[in-house]
Amino acid sequence: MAKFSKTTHCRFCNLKLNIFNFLSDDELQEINRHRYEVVFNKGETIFKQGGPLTHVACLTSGLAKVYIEDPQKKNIILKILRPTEMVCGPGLQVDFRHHFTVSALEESTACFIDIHVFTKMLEQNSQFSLEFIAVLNRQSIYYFEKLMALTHKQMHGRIADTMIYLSKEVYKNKVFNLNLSRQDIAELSGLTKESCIRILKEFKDEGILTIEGDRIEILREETLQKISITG
Amino acid sequence: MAKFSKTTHCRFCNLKLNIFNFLSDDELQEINRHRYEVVFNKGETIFKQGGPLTHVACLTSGLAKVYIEDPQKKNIILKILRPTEMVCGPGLQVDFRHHFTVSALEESTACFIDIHVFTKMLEQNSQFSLEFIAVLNRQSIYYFEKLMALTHKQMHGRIADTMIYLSKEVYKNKVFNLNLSRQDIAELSGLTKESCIRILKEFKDEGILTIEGDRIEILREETLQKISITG
DNA sequence: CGCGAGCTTGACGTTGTTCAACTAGAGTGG
DNA sequence: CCACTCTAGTTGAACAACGTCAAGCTCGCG
Repeated sequence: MAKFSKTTHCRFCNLKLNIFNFLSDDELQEINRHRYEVVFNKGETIFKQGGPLTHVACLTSGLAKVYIEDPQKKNIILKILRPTEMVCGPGLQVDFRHHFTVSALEESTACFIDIHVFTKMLEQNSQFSLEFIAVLNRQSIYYFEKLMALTHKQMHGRIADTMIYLSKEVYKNKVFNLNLSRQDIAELSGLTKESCIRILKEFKDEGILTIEGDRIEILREETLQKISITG
Repeated sequence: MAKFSKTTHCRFCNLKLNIFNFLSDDELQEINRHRYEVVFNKGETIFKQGGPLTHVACLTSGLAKVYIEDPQKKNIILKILRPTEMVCGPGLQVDFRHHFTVSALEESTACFIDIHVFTKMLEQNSQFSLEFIAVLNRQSIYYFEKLMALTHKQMHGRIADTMIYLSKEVYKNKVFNLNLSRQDIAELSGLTKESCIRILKEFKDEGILTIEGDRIEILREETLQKISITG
């Protein structure tokens, strides 16, 4: 991955999201003045559910999980955050609190932008604002799919979904070194750890994928796709 | 309910959403020129999942259900739409298609606003745009709750949720004449029709509510709340 | 009067969770 | 260097939750 220097100005940063390309040089200048970077260790919390929404964050390196916490410890991982993705809680303009927790899965760097400055940009730059609406809507569409998958598919389909998601969207490779625990995979799939392990073993026995420690390789992607569709 | 005349100008319409109060007289004038009303009969489709997103709709009378269609007929009802609520699909600024279906549960009137005019307002009026972002975010928060409820609560909790929702949010009364079928209640709760009926009967036998045909009365709301929380 | 749609009930089977026990590896301290 | 503990992963058996299937019911309507 490209090296990221702490002193890079937003204007020249090659890690920024597409959405920021709608901002003018002056606006980027202002964002740059009101941002700061933080390095998180594995397991550390970036945003905490229920906490105040004071900043928007952009992940510039590492990997993080975004999840909804449940009083009975039955969390749901909404998504895995990759570098150059932005997190902006749905509390924006509503109650200014976080409705999910974000925590680092490995050492990660995040760029924090003050929410007032971000909102100011939304107000003054309509193209930026429309693009932000697009980001929110894309998220909603994703949540719809998640909702359907978690409520109507059964175990095999949901694990297949998760494996496809990890391979295609997160690691962008058929072979990857997982930095999620079994519990994490279970929470991505809406299952218990035990059920998750059982299905993964079945997939392994059937030659759909290989698992050696943290290393997973997808062998028969079409089969996974089929399992995902049939539920 | 207040009578709604087809000729009422947006500027004087008392059924419009709060969000439209952020528009100037001139802007309302323009909206008014590019809107039209349609009356739908019970069961008719207002927006169709997969269809083109050409308009935003505001329900001015009646009741409608917003649901995600599933190839295997296992739909999920996201919400029940009441008068003076707006529906804007998440396809806006993304793929300009509908990602859910909206259909009338009784004779309903909807005001259709051209999407280009709506987008123009988002562009030129930043307060309107920020308020629209608030609307989208409130929806997301609601979807999060739905996701947690449907994946982690069990039958009793989910039916309790649905009853509380209908009473508090939809009919705004402890007594109401349901215009949803048992299938609809099941789809709101992520259950099958049969399971839904069984739980409702249990609630009836336990004196939590009464059901006579379409008429439901919530007798012990605190008990419902408790069941909702304990899952 | 008969038909069909929605509703209801019961019996049964499957799915997925729970619980408990066991294993392996990593870190800790004597 | 060897217990010791801790955590994550794994496995199996028992059980509860929920869906499926099939049958019968009710009520409105032609």
